[in-house]
Amino acid sequence: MLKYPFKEIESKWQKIWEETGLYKTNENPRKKFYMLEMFAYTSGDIHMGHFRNYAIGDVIARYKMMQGYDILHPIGWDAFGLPAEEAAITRSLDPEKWTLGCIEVSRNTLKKMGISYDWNREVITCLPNYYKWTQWVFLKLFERGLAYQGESLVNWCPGCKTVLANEQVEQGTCWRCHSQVTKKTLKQWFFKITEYAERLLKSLDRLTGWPENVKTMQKNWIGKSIGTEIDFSMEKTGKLLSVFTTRPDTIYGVTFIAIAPENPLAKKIVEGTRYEKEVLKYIEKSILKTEIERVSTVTEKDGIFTGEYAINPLSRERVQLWVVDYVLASYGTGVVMGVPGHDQRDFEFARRYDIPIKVVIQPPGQNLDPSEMKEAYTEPGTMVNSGSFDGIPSEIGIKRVTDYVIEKGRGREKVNYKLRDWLISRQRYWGAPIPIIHCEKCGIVSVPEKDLPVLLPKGNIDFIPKGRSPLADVKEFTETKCSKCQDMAQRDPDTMDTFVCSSWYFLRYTDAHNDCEPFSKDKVKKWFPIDLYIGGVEHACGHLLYFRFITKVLFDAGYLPIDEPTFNLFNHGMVLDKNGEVMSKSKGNLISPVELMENNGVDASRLAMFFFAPSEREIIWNEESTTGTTRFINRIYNLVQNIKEYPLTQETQLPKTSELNEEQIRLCRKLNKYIKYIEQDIVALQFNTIIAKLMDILTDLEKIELNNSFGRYCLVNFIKLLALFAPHLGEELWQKMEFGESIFKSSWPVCDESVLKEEEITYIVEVNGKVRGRVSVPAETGEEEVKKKTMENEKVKGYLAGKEIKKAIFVPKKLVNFVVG
RNA sequence: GCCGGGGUGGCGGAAUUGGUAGACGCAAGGGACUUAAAAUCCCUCUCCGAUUUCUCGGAGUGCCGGUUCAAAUCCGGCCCUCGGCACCA
Repeated sequence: MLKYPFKEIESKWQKIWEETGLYKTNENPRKKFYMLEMFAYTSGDIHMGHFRNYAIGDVIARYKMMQGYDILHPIGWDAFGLPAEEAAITRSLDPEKWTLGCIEVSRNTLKKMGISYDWNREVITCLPNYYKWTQWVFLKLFERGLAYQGESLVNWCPGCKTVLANEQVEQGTCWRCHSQVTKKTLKQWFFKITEYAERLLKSLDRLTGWPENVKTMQKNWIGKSIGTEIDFSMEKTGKLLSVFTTRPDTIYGVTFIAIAPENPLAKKIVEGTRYEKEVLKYIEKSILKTEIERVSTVTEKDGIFTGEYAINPLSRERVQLWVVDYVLASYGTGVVMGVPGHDQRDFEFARRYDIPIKVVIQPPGQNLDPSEMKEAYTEPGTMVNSGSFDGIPSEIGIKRVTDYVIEKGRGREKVNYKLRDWLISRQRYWGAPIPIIHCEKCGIVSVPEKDLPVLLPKGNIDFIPKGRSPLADVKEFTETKCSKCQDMAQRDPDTMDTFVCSSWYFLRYTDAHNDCEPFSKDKVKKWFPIDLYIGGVEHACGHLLYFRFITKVLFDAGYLPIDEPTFNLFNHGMVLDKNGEVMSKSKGNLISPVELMENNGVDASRLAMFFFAPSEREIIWNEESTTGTTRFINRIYNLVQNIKEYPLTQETQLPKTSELNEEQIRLCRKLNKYIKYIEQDIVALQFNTIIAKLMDILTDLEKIELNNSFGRYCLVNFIKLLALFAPHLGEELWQKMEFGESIFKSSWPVCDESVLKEEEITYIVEVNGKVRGRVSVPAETGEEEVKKKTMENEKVKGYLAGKEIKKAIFVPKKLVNFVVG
């Protein structure tokens, strides 16, 4: 038995593919398919997750190729950003040097994988010819009023010494270094993604090829809630104080008003009063708390009385005004009406501080007594103690109360979103500079497009994070002329969040070398949208939201033909180590794809990955995974060694059934059935069952004579099916059979339905639902005849003997079930 | 707490969507070949109980119950597990 010499064969084909330009994109596609996998972030080498991701994408690209599509299948590098910069700092290296080094290493690994990329379109986000256009994207948002600099309370990571977007805070910690995130009031650049909240939410329905869980996650993240804003008035000043509520029906139950500590109003209210000192102390204390501390005290509702009162616009009641920890400043108005009878948080708070509890919604058939309540009643009921609204079902009351406050000019309908504007500025060096100039006379001035890129200064720069933008200290960078008045002015010292870079890269692939614009409308039109996008689920509420947002903005600006980047998304599962843990450098449990490929070959490694589990499932990798697939490949290789020359004209034609013997017909039928099922499995990205079927076919091929027209027919189809998953081997065998062109230029096998028709059908015979035998009959046999025949079966007879057949279920072409008593 | 995925042999996983549970592979055991080893090939491989052989009977897809001629698959309740969000008023 020969051993498949994967090293020579794989490198041979990779060379030939490159030389012949097999994967070069057709500039004028007739039938296009844009296959995209999420590009890799540059850190060391690619890992097993990338290996899986890119191998899956490669199968689909090759499949579409063989179906006659023109493919755009590019790859590039997400190269700016904190992780790369941190890695460079640790190694005392220049971030650019480090990043480009990583790319070099990773690119080599990808090339070893032999993926069907068009390498001519590679993009690297940290190079000026790319980030020039990231800055252009910024300008487009700026022009449209969607980029603004605003002072607000933002997330601050003390570890990274920079601000973070909301999407980069995971359970109160930094997504990258997991330091506890604190709040700071800073002037920062934001993208107004909230302006697109409704559209981002609404068009989720159009993303029919997206996994439900991702859509749900985005929906929850956007967090739309429809409610009412009601204006209370402050007792002393008479000034209005707006609260947002989804339960206006409980307005008569308000017994206090709560203001978030961060809300500037909180300080104003107590100004000059005897409460001022204590309240300021409380505010300070609350703001200093990290998110984690605040959440951990979730049961202990905390607050302080301001000494001020508010007047309920409906009941005219006078209620206390408190500054309260559990109210979020950034949601709604940052002021909340406290209804302890019907909101659990307010209930706990009221109990703690002896604030009255009022029942204004009665559950059906009950009579709640506030003094005996153990928890708030939050379900619908009937309105009571609510003036003229008494007796109205609370669900109807919501609308009635809202109408009433609108009529009186004391409120309005209001939609709130949890989604916040995207904070895109970073106080770090390794990013695309924000193309903005601050001029004393003209204020904030954008850099004209013709002056792009604003180059990131290189050389001897102290970029160690200190909490303020390193670029602010680089005079050659900051000192510039105002593009409006030509006076001396300062460049904005912040750089952009790396997620800005990755929110438009898929467009650049369509026209990667364009020096005059980010992409030509014409070329985008040819390829957009992405036909299938594959990546990890961890980006559900980050990148996958951002790239939809930027796409919508560029669509509105007239640059794109469609306002969604892709209608088909696939999330592959993670690859974990043998203990079920995420692989990482710090844990030292990384498995190197390079090593894997060097030891087993690319094809056996790919097959092992595919065979392990369906693509969406997470897998716990073990080293023995390649054993079975290596054996499989060796068997195939040996099988084909005995192939002799054979007239090539008839190789793929289905032989006439009349010329085949029974065994051959059976195999032919199986092959065609599998062709059909494999097609379905490819579309579902369920490759494990395909590999199993290929193994099954191989066992049959090993038993038959291959040097005749039937053998050749089976073999050719088998190799075509195989080639998607083991492309090097597929190509090698194809050549061995002396076909001239690449196998990937040949056509994908199609199931011949006429072969599938069986002449004989084996019926399962059950008695009382238990399998008792099987009986073969000619396919056309009718129900009665089948029943009769199965009844006569020796084994079945035994079970039927002496019993009355009450019922006989007949399922055509499948089974007969006798129900006996 | 809310939302979503999942629980099938020693292991990874199949099951044509309600119709033969355990395909395919790994590991393990036995045999063949070999001076030997590796490689390869053949057989066994859910559990329990019969049986001299080809075998036969019963149970079985997290647990309990239901629908059905028939349930891994559908319905109700529970347990476990993995993700996501989490004071959003």
